[in-house]
Amino acid sequence: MDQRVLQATAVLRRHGYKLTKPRRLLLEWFYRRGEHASAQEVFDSLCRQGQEIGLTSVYRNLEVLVKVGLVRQICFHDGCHRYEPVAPGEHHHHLICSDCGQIIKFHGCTFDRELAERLEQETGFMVNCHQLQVFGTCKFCQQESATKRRTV
Amino acid sequence: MDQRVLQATAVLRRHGYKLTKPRRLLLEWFYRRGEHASAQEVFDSLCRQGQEIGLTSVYRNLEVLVKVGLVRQICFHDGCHRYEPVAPGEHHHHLICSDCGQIIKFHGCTFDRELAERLEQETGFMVNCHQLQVFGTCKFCQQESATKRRTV
DNA sequence: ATTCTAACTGAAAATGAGTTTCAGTTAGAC
DNA sequence: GTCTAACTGAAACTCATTTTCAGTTAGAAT
Repeated sequence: MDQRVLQATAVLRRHGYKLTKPRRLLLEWFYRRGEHASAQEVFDSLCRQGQEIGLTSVYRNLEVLVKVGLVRQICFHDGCHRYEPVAPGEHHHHLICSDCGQIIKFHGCTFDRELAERLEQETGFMVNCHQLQVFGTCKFCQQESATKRRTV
Repeated sequence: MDQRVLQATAVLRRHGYKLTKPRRLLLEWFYRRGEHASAQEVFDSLCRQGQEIGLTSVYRNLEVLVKVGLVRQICFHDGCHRYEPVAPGEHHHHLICSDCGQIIKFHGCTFDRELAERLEQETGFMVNCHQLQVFGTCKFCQQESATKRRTV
């Protein structure tokens, strides 16, 4: 079994979860290809691979994987939640085109320990993680709307 | 009419939208009390006030208000979108308790023009806005889980 | 290795946020 | 005032996600 899957399995065990077939399939899927995919997309992809898994189990176990911190749930306001594997030491966020929904990953986040600590002191919260979404218009959609303005 | 509602009306007009009763009700509602409320919550609140408005119109016009930039749509992973008025010159984000869903507003965002410009250069996007969600555990839920650990 | 059982599974039904349809209404341009 | 494109609300619909339930399985206990 893939090293990452093995490590993830240990995390699951530590949280009292068994390693079942659907869980293994999800982990393998995410570590092989996973970038902000919806539950339905993961399910479809697995089915196309000929794997046997129920959609219910996909939803159920995505929830488990999020709970133990192996997967992150993100929202791009496009009608469904999306999921991606959490890679320790790796940290990125997303740039989303408000017009066409295109998503680009980017590195270089400005959220820092200083802000986290300030928040913890001011609110008593224990800060765990954060998500940053940057919205804008992609190159193509900018041209698109410029063209439209010219012809209308 | 409230100054802010008046200004908002001008924004709607500029975008080619009429000022209808549902739109006015939504604007008034948001400027009087609006903090990250769901469509259903806004609807219920307006109904309780004895206002006549359809849930469909709430959804439809929230979309319009988001489109013209008067309202922001946010996602706290709690099953529905939430909305809050955009106050020009004001800028905040949210700290969310992953356990109980409590939401705290905070100021002092570290996303800066520099990062935005870097993204624009690297991707060709035109950056418009951003959202930051910080997740953690609130004071109460920390105690809660500490207690549970002790008694179990 | 076998037994045991809580945790888990998938199919089907249910839920609920959000959207679409459609016949009637209205803001506001003329 | 007239006109009409934009708008409205109720009802029907869509579709992501959750719940239910009867059967299955991982893995701890023996």
